[in-house]
This record gives sequence, structure tokens and C-alpha cells, in this order.
Amino acid sequence: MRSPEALVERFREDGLKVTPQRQAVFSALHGDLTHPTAEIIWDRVRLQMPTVSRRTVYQVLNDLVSLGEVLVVAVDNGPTRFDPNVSLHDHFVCSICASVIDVDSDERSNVASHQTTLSDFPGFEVESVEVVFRGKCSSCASLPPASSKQHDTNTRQK
Amino acid sequence: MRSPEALVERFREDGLKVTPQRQAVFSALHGDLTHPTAEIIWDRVRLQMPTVSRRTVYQVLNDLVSLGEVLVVAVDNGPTRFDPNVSLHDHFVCSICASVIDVDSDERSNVASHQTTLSDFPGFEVESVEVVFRGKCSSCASLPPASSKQHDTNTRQK
DNA sequence: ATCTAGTCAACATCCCGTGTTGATTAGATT
DNA sequence: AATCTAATCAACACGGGATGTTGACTAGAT
Ligand SMILES: [Mn+2]
Ligand SMILES: [Mn+2]
Ligand SMILES: [Zn+2]
Ligand SMILES: [Zn+2]
Repeated sequence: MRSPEALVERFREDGLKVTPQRQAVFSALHGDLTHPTAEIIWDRVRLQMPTVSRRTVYQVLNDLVSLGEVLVVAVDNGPTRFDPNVSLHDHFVCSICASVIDVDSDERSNVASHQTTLSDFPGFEVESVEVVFRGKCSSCASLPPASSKQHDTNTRQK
Repeated sequence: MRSPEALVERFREDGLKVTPQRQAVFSALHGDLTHPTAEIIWDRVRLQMPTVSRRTVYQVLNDLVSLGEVLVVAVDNGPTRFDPNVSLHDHFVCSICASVIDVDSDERSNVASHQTTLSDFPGFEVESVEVVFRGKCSSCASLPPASSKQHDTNTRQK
């Protein structure tokens, strides 16, 4: 995602009005590395603009995704996470606390070999490649295993 | 996922009863390469066992995941997909039809280099690495672009 | 034969995201 | 400054997906 100022430009060029709500979402997302959910962004925006509606924040986020300024991160089946970092990078997902952390893979050259692997599948058009690492983040790895918030213990009905 | 027969063994060893419903889910998943959703499995089971409840199928799938016999595939924000193929492999996700296709990456040696990259993050424990390819599958790539079922065009309220 | 895990129906509940409607506000443009 | 119209708002409803609940009943495992 570009700077809030650049986004103002972009929106005007695309015939979209530059409203305070939209600008508030811009600055709420700017520089965020935590891959927040829509609800988190809503909470953040309301600190400065208490009357903003949930619906509007969802809408602006979708606008940003449509414009390619923000990416959707699909690494678990929780609520949608948004990523203002549109540069090539990968993600680490903590299996304990579900946090998503950027991994800057300088070794993107590996991707090329993967793409050639895929060329074995004739007719496929690969548009992006992402590596997803899973495990325990540094915080969760250093916790006593007993007290950590574990996965659901798959309780049975009744 | 192992064979239905082996799963019968496994369930007994773990003190879980081998019911017809569970066996029906076993065979419904066996050899499936399409990464079906729970609802799809339910439909499939009901062909042979029309009275099976939705709840039970969901439950058996969760059992299989808990036992590590089936993996959950989290590549988009649709319903949860299940994967009986627990061997090391990657996935291609079609951005048009949302199908998920196995990619057998012999070049898993690349993963090692990725893990050393992550070792720059002290204290992290990497447990798995997956590569997600996105693009158009062969079927969708050969369709006339106009008639293909596109992504939502982000309709605005009112 | 007994014990108890599983299953069933038929609900309800929760979460996330979107649709609706009509009134109101406020950018963009002239 | 006046106009046009996109955008926002409140206050809803709705849908899909998954899980929780209850009590009655079924049927594995020993
Ligand atoms: Mn990221
Ligand atoms: Mn697979
Ligand atoms: Zn963690
Ligand atoms: Zn396709």
C-alpha cells in the first residue's frame, strides 16, 4: 500500500471521493505489519472517528483490495486479514497465537524453479507464489507448554 | 490418510468406536484428491447412508484431523477443505473456479533453504512449510475471459 | 449381557461478512 | 456558491459455515 497521500491521489484518479472515513482507514493501515482483521481496523478508526460505521470500514477495505493497494492474507480459517505490504514476501503463521509475521524471502529465486515445476501442468497460468511457514513464534515457543492456549481439544457433543 | 482398514485399527487403538458412520466417512475421503469441504463429504456419505447427520460428519472429520490422519487446507476464506493426503506436497489454487490441486514438489530441498532463512528469527520453531501457487487452472485458462465467472466486482451499497 | 460412546433430530447460537432502505452528508465540479 | 451525486449512516435482516444443546435412542467393545 502506498502512502495515505498517494492513495488520495489514486482515489481521485479513479473517480472515488476522498472522504474522511477513507482517509482514516488509510492511516489506520499505513505501515501496519500485523495483518489485522477488518474488526481491528474498525476499532482503530473509531478511536479517532467514533461514529464511523462498521459497514463503511469493510467497504473501504474492499476498495483497497480491488485497487490492488492491499492484499488479503488467507492462511487460516479465521476472519479475513489484510496486508498493506504488497511487495513480494512470505508469511509465518503461529499455530498457538495465530499471529502472522512477514518473512522477507530474498531467495525468491527458488520460486522460479517452482514455476518450472508447475510447467509440467500444461495450460496452467501461475500468477503468484507464496510460502507459508507454520510453527511456534518466539513468544509462544518460550512458554511452558502446559499453560499455553492450546488448540481445541475436540470436545464431543453431549 | 491411511486406508479405511488401517483407520479402523487406529480408531480401536485410540479407544474410539468403529461405527458405520465413521467408516462411511473413511471411504468417502479415501483417495480423494479434490480437497472437499465438509458439506461435500456429507453429501457423498448420504448417498449410501441417507440418515447420517450433518453433525456427525463434521465430528468425524474433526476426529481425523485431531489424529493427524487428515489435514486442513487453508488457502482461501471459503469453507474448510480437508486433505487426506498427508504426504509432503504443495497446492495450486485457481483464482477463477477456486479448485485446489496438488503439486508434488520434488524440489523440497528448497524448503531447507527457507528454513535457514527463518533461523534469522531467533526462537521460532518452524514445523511445516507449504508453497501456495495461485493463478488459473488449465480449464479456466482456456475459457473466453468474458464468460468466465469473475470475482465480485465489489458492488457498493445502494 | 452390560456399559457407555456415538448418533440422531431438532433445534439454537455464534461469527463473519454482506445486503437493504431511506435519510442525510459532503466531495467534486461548474 | 450552487449543483450533482457518491458516500455514509443507522438499524436492520440475512446467509453460510461451524459448533453447542438436549434428551432419547442405538449399537460397539468387553
Ligand atoms: Mn505480510
Ligand atoms: Mn493436497
Ligand atoms: Zn505465537
Ligand atoms: Zn479453474
